[in-house]
Amino acid sequence: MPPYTETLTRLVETNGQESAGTLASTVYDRLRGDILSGSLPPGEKLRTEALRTRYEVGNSPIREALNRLSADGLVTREDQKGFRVASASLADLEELLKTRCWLEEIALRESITNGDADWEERLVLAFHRLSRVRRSSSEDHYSVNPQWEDLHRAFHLSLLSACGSRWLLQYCAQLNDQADRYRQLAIIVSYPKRNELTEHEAMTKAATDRNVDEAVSLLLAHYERTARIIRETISEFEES
Amino acid sequence: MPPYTETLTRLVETNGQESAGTLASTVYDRLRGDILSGSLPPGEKLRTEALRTRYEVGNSPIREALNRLSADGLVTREDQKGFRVASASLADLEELLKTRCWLEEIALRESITNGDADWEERLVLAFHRLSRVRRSSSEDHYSVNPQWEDLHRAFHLSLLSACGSRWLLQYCAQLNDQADRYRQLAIIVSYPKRNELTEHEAMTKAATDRNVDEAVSLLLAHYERTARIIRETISEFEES
DNA sequence: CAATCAAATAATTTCGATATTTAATTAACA
DNA sequence: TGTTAATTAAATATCGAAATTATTTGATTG
Repeated sequence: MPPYTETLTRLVETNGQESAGTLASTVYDRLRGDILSGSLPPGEKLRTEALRTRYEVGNSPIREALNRLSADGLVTREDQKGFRVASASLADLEELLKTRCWLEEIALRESITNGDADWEERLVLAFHRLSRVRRSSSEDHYSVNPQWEDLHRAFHLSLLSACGSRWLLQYCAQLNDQADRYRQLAIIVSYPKRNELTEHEAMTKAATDRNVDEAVSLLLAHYERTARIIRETISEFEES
Repeated sequence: MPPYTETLTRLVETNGQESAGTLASTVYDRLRGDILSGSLPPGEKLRTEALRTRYEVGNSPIREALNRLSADGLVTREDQKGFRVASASLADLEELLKTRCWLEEIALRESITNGDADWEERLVLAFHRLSRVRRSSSEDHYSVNPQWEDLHRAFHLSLLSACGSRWLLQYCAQLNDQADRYRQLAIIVSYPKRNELTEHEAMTKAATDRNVDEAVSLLLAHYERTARIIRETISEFEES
């Protein structure tokens, strides 16, 4: 397998189901999912004992998973004081948004410039798959659909996957994860008003048309829009 | 302490001496240092047993350190197959260089644009300290001087420290670490021909003069030059 | 009554041993 | 002789308990 496809595959497989040859990796995946979905909210203390019963494994796998997540920035660690879910704030959101725009603009420009036919096909495929899955797993109210989340992640990474730098791609993936935590806060409010499908479709078209500037501005607008919704949501919560 | 100063402090303290409240953190620091200095070469298998005797601790701290390092990208991990030092190659070096230039250009532009008097003072101070320490800890031949390495790291991060994004700053720090591994391969050859002090001085001046374009081009040239030396060194090794 | 110190309680970190998995070696067979 | 299967050896991953460190509680004193 060519290196980029491999890297992409690894990044895309949030491995809810397939990977994980060890308990530590399984716990890592589950913990990661629970943090991204908001099931473990920002700032939450992560006690070993509690996690041991929650995931039904011993001490070591829990600890390994937490250490990896702390290097990923999803969990904070303080010597002798244990772990907690990384905190979240409006200021952090702004910083995150800014950084994402910087990095993804580069990645997208490079990706469109260098992307070959393979990349184009991966992108179209990723969009198709995403368009086939419902945003929410329930009809009337919103509830996280892990399948959509995975495909959404895969779509955005596909866009950037031909950027030519595994480092950059990994960083974009990491920032994506961070943003997902915030997105879960806002989704309940905005659902189902926003038509994300159209936005994704437009991006796919601009990218496969090799229209760099158009694609970049669509992507950045996409993120700005998401951030605005999140900002408004959080403000409302803080007011009440 | 303001958040950025704190982040910078944490990133700069490669904590060879002071931090480390737990064995795991101590081992993490020492392992990191041994990898960056090349004492543990790229590709090296990292057996728990060997590391246990090397660092004189039990199983768990070793494992924790390795897991953190794997998320940092200095170590690779494969389920059921353990850990090794991340590999290195000419192709990876090019990718690294490219990514560094992308990210550090943004960081430096932002830093110079937003940096306040505090930042300026931190920078001047960092340069002064660096200029006071010898590149090599031995007079006649080259041998790693950990103090210089720390101050060099601190200098480069100071330059970027006012970029306004802890994420970006952290990524630049990570890529710096990666580049350090390569730098250790080349230093023996280039030492003491190159005058790095002059280069750092010029950067400091351009930055404090708020001459953005000049500072950026000096920084990128600095990295290009380093990369060229490394390329040549590696080529020579491969030929022989 | 506030503040400080001491004991007990809880949580984190570490160790040593065991279970599982992978890698290496040998043996059997075509 | 070369290939596959079985066996042995080595290494990784995991567990449960002990040791260390933080936190809370309660008592004592100024």
